[in-house]
Amino acid sequence: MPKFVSEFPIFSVTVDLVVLTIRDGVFSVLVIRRGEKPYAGRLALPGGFTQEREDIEDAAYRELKEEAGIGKGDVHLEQLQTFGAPRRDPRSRVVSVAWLALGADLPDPVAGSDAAAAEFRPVDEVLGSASPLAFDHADILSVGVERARSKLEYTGAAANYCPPEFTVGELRSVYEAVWGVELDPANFHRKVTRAEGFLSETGENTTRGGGRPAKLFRGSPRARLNPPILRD
Amino acid sequence: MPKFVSEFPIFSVTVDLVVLTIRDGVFSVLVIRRGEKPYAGRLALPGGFTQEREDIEDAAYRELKEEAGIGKGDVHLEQLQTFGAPRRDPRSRVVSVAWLALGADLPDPVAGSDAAAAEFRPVDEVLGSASPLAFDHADILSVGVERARSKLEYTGAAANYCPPEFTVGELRSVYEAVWGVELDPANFHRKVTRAEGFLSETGENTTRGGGRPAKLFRGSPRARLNPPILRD
DNA sequence: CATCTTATCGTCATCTTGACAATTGTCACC
DNA sequence: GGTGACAATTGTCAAGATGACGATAAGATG
Repeated sequence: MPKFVSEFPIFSVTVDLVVLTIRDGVFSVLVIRRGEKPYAGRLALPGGFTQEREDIEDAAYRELKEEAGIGKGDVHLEQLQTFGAPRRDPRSRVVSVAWLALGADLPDPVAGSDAAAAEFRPVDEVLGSASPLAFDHADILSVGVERARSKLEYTGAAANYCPPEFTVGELRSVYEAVWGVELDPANFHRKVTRAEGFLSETGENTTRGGGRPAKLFRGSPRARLNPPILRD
Repeated sequence: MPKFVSEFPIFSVTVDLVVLTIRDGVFSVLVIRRGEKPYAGRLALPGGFTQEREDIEDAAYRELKEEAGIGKGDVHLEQLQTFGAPRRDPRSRVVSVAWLALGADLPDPVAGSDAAAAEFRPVDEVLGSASPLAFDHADILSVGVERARSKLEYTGAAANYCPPEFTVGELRSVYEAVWGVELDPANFHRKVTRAEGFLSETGENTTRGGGRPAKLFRGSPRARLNPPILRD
């Protein structure tokens, strides 16, 4: 039932979402189980078609809400990369704008909605080829994960994985989960507390997590970290 | 004469190019003078429509050739960002994938071709609002310039602006032109020659540029510079 | 109270950086 | 041939950042 006509080549534009968070200390990504062809039954990244008069960024937020029940204030969203190989979707010519969403404590998608089939899985498990993702979503995920990892080096992006107020130890555990390494607590503490404009003290303490009470901080996710914290 | 039909919303996909180089020590961008509406007579970034069965990266290379006479081996090309606001093109719904191209000594576009109206202009002049660029091309250029500047910090991208073999002084002048700063020659020399995997000596010397003969190096544009060279 | 756990501080050797002086090869010119 | 001019390259030194690791602090738990 064709409804649209054009004198130029026709493209569809979709958005695909790489939604990353840390669940129980494990760096995890939101995936859905596809119900329809092509790739029915396979895991895929959430996403969908951009509408006629919709900004692509709005489309990303809309899909985030529809497919994962995640609202605008719950995540940091940034554009990742656009994937436009001619055959990436067997049905028609589809160009996909991929987005990276980083969040803390994202709610489990609600059953009964579109999001029923959505769940968080460990990044390493999804990238390990046990059951490969649909379309070129494995490529998209790889790009997203690498971007997420490198953002920790030179920005305050780690705060996106934390609640609004967090301890230095919680922040360190973000680095450890995302990079898959262990960091020296004392040196990490010195580094981040001295970095200009990175953390601001709230004046409060907390004992969640046990041990000596820790100061609570607020982060500046957009801050540039200078000098950076480098991976090996 | 509509030729294409679809049951999904119709988008056109274009590529726009931010082509950067250094001309006479000035950080410069390739712009064209538009001949047609909309924005006839205004400066714009080179670009054009992606074809039906064409990879968007191939479209970027094709436009580079058609509009600027620049071949695949002449530049480093990487995807920049996609711009998809609903009204960014007054004619129809156009999503543009912007690309960043970095090159050394790019040839002056050849008169008589599509590229007749193309020329390099200083980045600062084009961004200074004397005659604003068409569409949202000023935004695209800003994003491209910022990406280009930050890539110098933590990669070997500066080598893309140099001939295949270059001196440390030539490399330094790239940083100075792109960042608009002056760097201490001695410290810069120490930094880049000691960075692992960044420069490789050719064994040759040159006296172009005057002064004491300088060693020639080859660069590794993809190398990660660790630790980075930081701007202020 | 003893012990466990995590936070936070201190120390020290090493590495990197910025500032700047000193030395080195070639070229142009007298 | 001698003399500057010029940019490349090397050295030096103090200040700052980093990694390794020991020491102390402050609650929770039994």
